[in-house]
Amino acid sequence: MKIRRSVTMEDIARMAHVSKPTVSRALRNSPLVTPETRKLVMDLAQKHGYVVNRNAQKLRQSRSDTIAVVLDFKSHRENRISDPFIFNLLAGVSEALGQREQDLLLCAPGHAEIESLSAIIASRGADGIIFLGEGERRPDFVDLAALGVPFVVWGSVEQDQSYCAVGSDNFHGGFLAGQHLLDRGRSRFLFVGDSRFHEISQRRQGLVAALAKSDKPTHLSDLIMDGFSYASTLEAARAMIESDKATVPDAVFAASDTAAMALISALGDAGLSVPGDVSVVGYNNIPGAEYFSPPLTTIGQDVHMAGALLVEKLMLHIEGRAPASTMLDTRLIVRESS
Amino acid sequence: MKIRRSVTMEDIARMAHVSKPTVSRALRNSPLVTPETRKLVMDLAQKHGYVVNRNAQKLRQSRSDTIAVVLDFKSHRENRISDPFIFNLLAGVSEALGQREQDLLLCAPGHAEIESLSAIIASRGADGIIFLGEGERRPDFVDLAALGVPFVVWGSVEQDQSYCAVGSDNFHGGFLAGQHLLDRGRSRFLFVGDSRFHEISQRRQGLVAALAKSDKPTHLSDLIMDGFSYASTLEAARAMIESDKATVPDAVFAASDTAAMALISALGDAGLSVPGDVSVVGYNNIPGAEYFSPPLTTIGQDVHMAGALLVEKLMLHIEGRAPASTMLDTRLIVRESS
DNA sequence: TTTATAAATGAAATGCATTTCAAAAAAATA
DNA sequence: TATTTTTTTGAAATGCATTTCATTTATAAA
Repeated sequence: MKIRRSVTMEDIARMAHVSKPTVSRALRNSPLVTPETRKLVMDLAQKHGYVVNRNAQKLRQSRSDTIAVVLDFKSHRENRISDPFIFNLLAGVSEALGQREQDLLLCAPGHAEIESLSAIIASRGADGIIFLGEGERRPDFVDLAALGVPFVVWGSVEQDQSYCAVGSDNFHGGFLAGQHLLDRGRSRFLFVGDSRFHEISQRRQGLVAALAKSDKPTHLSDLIMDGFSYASTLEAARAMIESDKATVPDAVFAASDTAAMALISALGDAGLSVPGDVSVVGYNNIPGAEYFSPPLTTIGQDVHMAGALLVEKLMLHIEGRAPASTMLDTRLIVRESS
Repeated sequence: MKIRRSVTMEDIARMAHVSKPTVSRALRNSPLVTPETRKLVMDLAQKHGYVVNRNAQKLRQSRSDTIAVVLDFKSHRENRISDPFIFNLLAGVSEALGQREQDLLLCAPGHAEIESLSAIIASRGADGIIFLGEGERRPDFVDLAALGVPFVVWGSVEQDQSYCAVGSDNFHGGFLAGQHLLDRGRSRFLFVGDSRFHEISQRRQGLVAALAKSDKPTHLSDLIMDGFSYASTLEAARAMIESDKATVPDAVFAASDTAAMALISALGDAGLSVPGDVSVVGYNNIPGAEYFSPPLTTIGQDVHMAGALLVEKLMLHIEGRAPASTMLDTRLIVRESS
């Protein structure tokens, strides 16, 4: 089996003493072809290392069997985000696509403008798009949906959304965290996370809702920070603890496990113990949360299913059906940090 | 700008009162076309939302401007590897490809058989392949190289290798770690890492070489384990400490930062302090190593450059030139865990 | 003004597989 | 055996952009 450059379907047809359409059918297991013919053709193809030219195929079929996945690496790298959550999500998507024999075109941030995005589809480079994380692109989604581009988003799910999204029930997640911390008898809350991100903001709202139900007085402050990297969290936390010793919180809800870990470090440096002085709850249940010291109480969801769902819905969309958004169940995983 | 299905180059040509070739040239900024014509054509294309059909283009050019990146998600997920190293590498590759206007086709493990791999190229689905991590595929690489498939590998670099690889100088990294631990006056060493992986084995050899140079007697043992996830490391470590209190090491060199972190946890649980009782050195300098408690001494390398290098070499290969392998500089980053 | 050169454009061929539709071959029925 | 039905097969059209090569047009030189 050697790679040559010019074995075409025509060549195989000639060698098998049949026509091109027959070869085409044989290779695709069409029932319109005799088993003998099929075998003959396949053996010949194998022998000569012939593989169908995907580009010709795609051109003819006006279908690419390719899905574009948009992942904002850049902001990840710049923020030095080490949150493996998105990576696991990507893995789930990758696997689900593989099962459906769809190729995965990974798109860098350069492609993030709406023009290039719809161009991906218009140029038949991909049949649909999966956005992993909505970042600050929400307005674009509305436009994109209006253009009829088939896509799904991992992000926040809302009423009357003009596009299909799959996401964690962020509000409920925040609510669970709040409830849990109240159960622990805490009252001075700190929320850690960049609320400019919609998903994060919803988690915060869930927390607020839980606090509102409390019959004891509670206090909530925010750790203002830019992005949500481990480093920036750590710095912000240190600065806060330093400047404001009096109002150090006794409960922290961090919008990501990574941020929670950073927080715990900062608290430790300041001589505060977790969970002794402060209870901390994270988000995402990343692999590693379990093994952190102390093991992290966190909000978890089924990432792997998320990937499969995103793919399933996108395929429906491509087939012309309008898939509904789904909010993934979210659960509290109690460990030792709270 | 609305997406329609059937605006073709011919349509634009008709509207501009020119021929297809002219449109083609105009859109690709060929100097063979008058600025006026170009503008006319481009405006028309813009107006009608016309985008070149990538598949037709690729077919005609027998070139896909696409690079396949093979990443063994599966083993990652199964091992629950949370090591963000490979993710950063992917980000680097993605960016470098973006700069060269190459698309990135992300391949799941299903594509890992050598047949499918060379088929990716033969089918013109991609012009070349980048392997991120060699896993247990080394023998395949030799075959693949023999087939003339253009590819590069992130992995171990060796003499007389029949293919192009870019990798950390694993031996030197191990050597640096060993030297450093010796400088700290340590003598009972533990190596943590699955030596079945070649890169890992080289790190170990570097360590051994450093120990061999010591004038004091040293002792080296291995933490035997399967894969290199945080969880399996942790379990193995706990089991070891439990069973063999007498020979608990005073120096640990872990083949990844994640493993180092797991080890530190396990040691902590056993009442041993780092760096008080045991010095620990990791590998990769992942984002987060810096913020771990205690901050991790580790072996670092320029991941971002690695991505760029891989791409650069692959492009050379595709152009028919034979790129040389490169070993990336490796440096010791001393922090508080040692 | 004529001729030589350079610049811009277009007709037709090309890349390769799939689809349509008609024809041939085989099998079933009368 | 003749006729209808079913199963296989193939010729030609199709999907769309690029390339080659010839032709026209504009510019420079004679």
